[in-house]
Amino acid sequence: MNFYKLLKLNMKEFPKKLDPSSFESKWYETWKKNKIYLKQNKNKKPYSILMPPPNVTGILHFGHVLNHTLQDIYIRRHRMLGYDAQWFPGMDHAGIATQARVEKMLKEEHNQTRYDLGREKFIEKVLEWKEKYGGIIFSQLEKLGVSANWDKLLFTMDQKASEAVRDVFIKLFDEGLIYRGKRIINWSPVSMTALSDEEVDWKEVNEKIYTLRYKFENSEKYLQVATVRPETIFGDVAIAVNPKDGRFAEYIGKKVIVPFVGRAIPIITDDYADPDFGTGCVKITPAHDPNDFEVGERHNLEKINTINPDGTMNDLAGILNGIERFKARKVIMQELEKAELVEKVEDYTHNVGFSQRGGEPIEPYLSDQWFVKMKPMAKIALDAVKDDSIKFHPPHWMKTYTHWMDNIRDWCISRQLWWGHRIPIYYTEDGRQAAAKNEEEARAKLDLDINTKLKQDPDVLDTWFSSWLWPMTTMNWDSTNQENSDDDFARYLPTNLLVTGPDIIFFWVARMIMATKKFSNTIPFSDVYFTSMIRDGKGFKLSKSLGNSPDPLKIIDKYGADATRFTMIYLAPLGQDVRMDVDVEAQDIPSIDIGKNFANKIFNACRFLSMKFNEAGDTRAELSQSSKSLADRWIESRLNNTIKEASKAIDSFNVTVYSKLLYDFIWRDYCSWYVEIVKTQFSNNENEQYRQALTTFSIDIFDKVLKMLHPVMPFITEELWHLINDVDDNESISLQETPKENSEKISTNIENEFNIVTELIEKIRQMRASSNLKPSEKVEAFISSIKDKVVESVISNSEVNQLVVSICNLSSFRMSGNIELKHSANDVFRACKLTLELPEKSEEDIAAEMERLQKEAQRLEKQIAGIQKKLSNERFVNNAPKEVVEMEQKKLDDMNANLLKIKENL
RNA sequence: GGGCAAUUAGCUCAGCUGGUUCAGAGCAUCUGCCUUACAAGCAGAGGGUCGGGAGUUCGAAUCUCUCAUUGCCCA
Repeated sequence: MNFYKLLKLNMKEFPKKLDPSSFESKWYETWKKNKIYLKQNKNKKPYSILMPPPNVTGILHFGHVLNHTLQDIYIRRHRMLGYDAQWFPGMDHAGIATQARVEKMLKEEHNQTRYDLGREKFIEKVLEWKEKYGGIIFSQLEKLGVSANWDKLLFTMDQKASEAVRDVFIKLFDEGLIYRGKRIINWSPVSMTALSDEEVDWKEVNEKIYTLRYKFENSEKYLQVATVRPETIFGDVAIAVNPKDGRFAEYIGKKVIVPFVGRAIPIITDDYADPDFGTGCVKITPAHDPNDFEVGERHNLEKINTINPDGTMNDLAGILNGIERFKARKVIMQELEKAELVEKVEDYTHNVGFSQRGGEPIEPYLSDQWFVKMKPMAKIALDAVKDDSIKFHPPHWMKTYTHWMDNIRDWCISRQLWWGHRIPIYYTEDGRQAAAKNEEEARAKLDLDINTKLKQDPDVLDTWFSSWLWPMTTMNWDSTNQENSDDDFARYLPTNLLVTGPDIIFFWVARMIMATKKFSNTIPFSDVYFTSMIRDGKGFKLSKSLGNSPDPLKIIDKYGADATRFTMIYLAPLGQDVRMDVDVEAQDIPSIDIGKNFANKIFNACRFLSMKFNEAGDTRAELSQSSKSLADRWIESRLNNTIKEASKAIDSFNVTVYSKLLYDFIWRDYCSWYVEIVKTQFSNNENEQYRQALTTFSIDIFDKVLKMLHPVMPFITEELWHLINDVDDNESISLQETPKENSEKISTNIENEFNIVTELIEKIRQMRASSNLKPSEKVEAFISSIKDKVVESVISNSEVNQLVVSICNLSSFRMSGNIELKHSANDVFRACKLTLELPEKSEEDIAAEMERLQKEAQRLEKQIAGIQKKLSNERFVNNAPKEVVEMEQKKLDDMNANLLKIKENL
């Protein structure tokens, strides 16, 4: 038993309304000042979480709020469970996004391009930008209350991280797992860089499909060939038909003339040609379509690239030279029409890729790029999930993961950007190459003398190439010699939990597993929690462009961080999307009221306790076992049950259930029932010592539930914990131990007994309400014909009697015989007579009551018929377990008895 | 085209391995209350053939199949 010092505030000082702004930032500052989340304790068991590094350009959105709240909950919970809980934050250099941001600024402020500055100067600019504007998200995360260890913050471009990236590249290159190849990749003509498959969004687009006439050599006869991209005909090298397609058998090997272009190309057979698609003939343009590229590879065809990196047509495109790709389509169609080479034009819906970042249509583009061979990596990564060393929550994501791994394609890692980790490949003038830390090492590797000129590859690496090493680099991994790594490496890796959105399962989660397994021979984390997607009331994803994503900071200002955190968690079921009504006009999310009202409820409960404590005086006593009422023992049982269930929920990653259990306990059990009962217990017993003991006991329950709630609502729990404990500001609830359930206090008997009381009270309240009694009007209540011994003993308890009288505002409550039944009750009281001594009743009241009874009788008759049917079914009686049959029989008896009573009254 | 999920009250969702939490919670609605913390509150009420159909079973919101609708991912 914990003895509480006098609450520091007396009621005059205790604020009437909860004002989160009065303490949220104060407490965060205090936590920071005392460095309570930075301290490591090597005597404790480690628990670690890796923060998905936000982009340097990032600003807080609701996805972050949910994600970081979840991480904070697990970190805080484990800290309170006695672990050395460390949360490693980071920041991502976000190649394309950042470069685009700085280029835009250059354009606007100085009307310059990056080429005007040159590579080195440009990178300086980016770094300047980063210092000035980068990472504002971290101060925003502080508003949310995240207890990360900011001392550990690492930037993906920091030296340590950059060295790891470079060394890993070299290792993979030397192993033959990185190669350079001329491939069709996703090209952004706007950013002028390659993109990985994962950086492309496919959307359905309504376009046209054009059927063109490819005439046979020296003939007016022609083949009809359908295409959606007529502008690429200058790159045509063949027409493919399906080998099984009899219609074209006679033409195979013959040549047709590319319309307008005039070049002769062969007709070939390939399974890729779908007899049912279009005309059955497909033009093969290996430089402009990934499928055509494969056909070209199989048949050893030429690859004619007719498009420039900026999306205009090049000099191989004849008259289209210099024209932008979509304009070129119109131009060539006009020419083809003129030459009567168009058979027909039809509407056509198909999928087109768009850059995830900029939204521009991507171009399948033939170019030299660097790739990582993924098949060997995938195998390692698949095993880690299949053998259960890494668990996904919810587990069904494993299916998506394995599906991707089974169908994995090589990863295009080069980007034609300046901002990022430069590819550590050095070329000699005669075209030899080596991957090396620097020129010196490259020369050594290539066996060259120091005067040989070398050129470093101009490209940088995909941003995710640094992200996949994140579990290692944040732990100060020494990429050349793992033995030399920082202590953190051995202590905190594998981390315990990763919380992330399922949208980056391939980008990041899968690749981290690959890299960590491959280079450190361990897993990066043991559990992965995939968060929900946040949508508005109509089901749209919250996004800036839709205007349906209010600024979380405004929401936090309005409702408080605790309220925001709680609501998000309360509404976000594991593995499903969260829908929250968004008031776009007001940029508001009204449902955050759930958390706000809850915070207010907790606050007021504390206010009540403080008041009673002051009333009782400041000496203290323990509530002895013998002086505990049924309600006291009930709340203890409920508390411990809640602790037990909630712990189970959170340990199995069911945070929503955790929050709901605490919400229900506090609101319903503690506030609605127990606090009301404490009031009567308090006023019915004037013994000072008893009063002190009772308040102490009530506060103790409250203190424990505050600790349970702290991970979800860190600020208000800290504030109230300090109010009831009178501890120094340097101490924190987050460093206290979380309560463990005391199973001795859990008693189903006591809970059942107490349920009889609550049910009785509810019945009386219903009767009062339906009798239109004024709340202030005192009446007598009687109960009789109690068959159940337990019910009888509970009700005859004098404490319970007092309670019922006071809570239901009765003049007296008596057990009595020969009282007419006026109202019926369903459950434990179904066979009891319960009646209120009412003043006079109006005709209307009686009529309304009769109607009610009639309805109730009908309902019962229906249920009885159902049970009778069940019981008369021999197969049920024979097959179902005995208890079930008995239960049904008892139910039937009770219902019949009840029906009888009602009928007597009608 | 392939994969993954979802469909329960007007809205947002609980409901684990089929039978005592079985049809629930919160919001919204209606009625009555400024009752010794809380009107951001309290008490009460109405509201659903658990997406359609079939099957398994003594028994299905729960398991299987199928159809429909919606969303996500991949090609």
